[in-house]
Amino acid sequence: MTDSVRVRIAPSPTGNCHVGTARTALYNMLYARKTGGKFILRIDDTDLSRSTKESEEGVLEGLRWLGIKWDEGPDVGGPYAPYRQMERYDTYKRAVEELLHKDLAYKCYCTKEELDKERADALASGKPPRYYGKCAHLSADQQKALEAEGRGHVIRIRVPEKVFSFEDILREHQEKDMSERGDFVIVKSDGSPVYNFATVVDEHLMDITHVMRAVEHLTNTFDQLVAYELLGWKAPTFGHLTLMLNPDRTKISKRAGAVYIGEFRQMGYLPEALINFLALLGWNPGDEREMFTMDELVKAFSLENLSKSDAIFDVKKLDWFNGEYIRKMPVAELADRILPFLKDAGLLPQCWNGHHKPDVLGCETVPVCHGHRYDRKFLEDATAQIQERIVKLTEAPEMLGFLFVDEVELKAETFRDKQAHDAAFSLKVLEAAEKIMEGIVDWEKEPIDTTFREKIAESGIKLGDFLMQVRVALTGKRVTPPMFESMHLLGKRACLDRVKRARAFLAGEVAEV
RNA sequence: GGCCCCGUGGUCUAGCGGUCUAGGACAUCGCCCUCUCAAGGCGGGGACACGGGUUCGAACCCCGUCGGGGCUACCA
Repeated sequence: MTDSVRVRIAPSPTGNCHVGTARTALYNMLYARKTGGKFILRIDDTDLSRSTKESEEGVLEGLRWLGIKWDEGPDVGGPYAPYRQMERYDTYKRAVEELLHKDLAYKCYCTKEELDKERADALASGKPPRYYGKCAHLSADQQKALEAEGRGHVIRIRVPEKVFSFEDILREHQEKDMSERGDFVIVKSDGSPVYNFATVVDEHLMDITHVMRAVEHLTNTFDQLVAYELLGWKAPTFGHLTLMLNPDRTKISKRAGAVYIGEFRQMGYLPEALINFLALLGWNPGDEREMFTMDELVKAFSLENLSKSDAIFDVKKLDWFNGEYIRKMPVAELADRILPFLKDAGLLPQCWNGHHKPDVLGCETVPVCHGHRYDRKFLEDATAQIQERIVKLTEAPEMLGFLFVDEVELKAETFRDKQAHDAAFSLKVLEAAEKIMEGIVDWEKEPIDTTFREKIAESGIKLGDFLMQVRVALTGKRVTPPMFESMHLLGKRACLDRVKRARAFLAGEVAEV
């Protein structure tokens, strides 16, 4: 045994990283870093039918994206390798042989049908359903006979009829009378160990000091305690964390929304926001701070402040965190985060790295005519316009789209409002707007701003009403970044082209009526 | 059914016998600011599940009820 803390996360390779797994991993990692201990990642893949290499990678990728790093694991190795249960069969086998040898475990030849019947009978007569030990005392001859019949077997552990107890980090003293438990299976008929047994062997051999996992394992702990005792091992300290719930208070599931880390990524959430949110769901810093970087979490983390009641996963709060992180991020960094979403929306070519002009890249898919759209400064200036307007990265293409297309989609109804109830008002405004634009020689933010304000004031039309028409003409939308900045980004040429096109479009509308 | 865990506003939580006319955050509502949308500022409404104890005194301790959840597998 080592003195320093060794904690772990032991996900089963399901293909995706579940938020619950992520949060448990986070707490374990924080504890390890806080105490100067080690954080181990082990893959619990004893359920052969569901385990593949790809499904393991999906889990690791989710954790990595969140910034969760482990000191030992199947990918990075470590002094306690291997870190996949599938590769540790010999180890479990040795432990089982020892129990078998000491007669603390035995082979059970009962078929599923027999067990179902036993269970049904017990229930019918009001007794607790459990294994009553039919194969507990078979002689070698009896075993041979059963095997000759071609029957397979599982291995059951002899559960002592007594009370087992442990001190839970969050819930203090826990105890359970195991008299009614019945001998449970530790090795399946295919020879693979059951989770409750394999985990005991691993925890012990990997010198795990603290096992922190979800409450759903609390009852399992007593089964595991049986194994620790019969194997003659000291059990680690246990802590049973709360569950995350759907808004209807059921255990969090796909049904109520996103549950996998990859989904949150796709939805435009930032890893630092998700981490911050997850950290505060089931733990509090003891003061009223809300925003935490990973390092700050490490400093503030403590086992005492873990909460005991389950928490509903409230996306609204996650959204708020995401907005906060987007707003306080340097523009250049935000631009980098937004870039992939602009590319995926088809607004920018996948091959552009966000920095150099495309001609330097020699990329054939880049149209040569859009020079400034593939400019770093342009990207950052555009980003700055939406920084405090978006909550998720996925909103960027929607808000910035007009800057990256040749033509925007115009609809008569978009122009229409209380003032512009027919196209006449729109036409009047746009004609005036075109004149103002033409009059601005130095197409910089300042002159655009002052000239427009001045001329619009002279026109007697309210600023907002006037700019809404320009907004629709230039962007095709009624919700966009501020107009003066947008005009500046678009450039004089494009602004004039779009206003002219809008006027033509509206004139056509009038003619039709 | 049995065993176990949990129960402060809609949500996450602070509170660990008096400092609680219960604090913070998200959400919500109103106002201000404002070229749309946001962001920001100011303000409002809203909770100790219920019932018994213990105590001079209970959100905090005890018991019960109710509610939610978990386990009871050759899933983890």
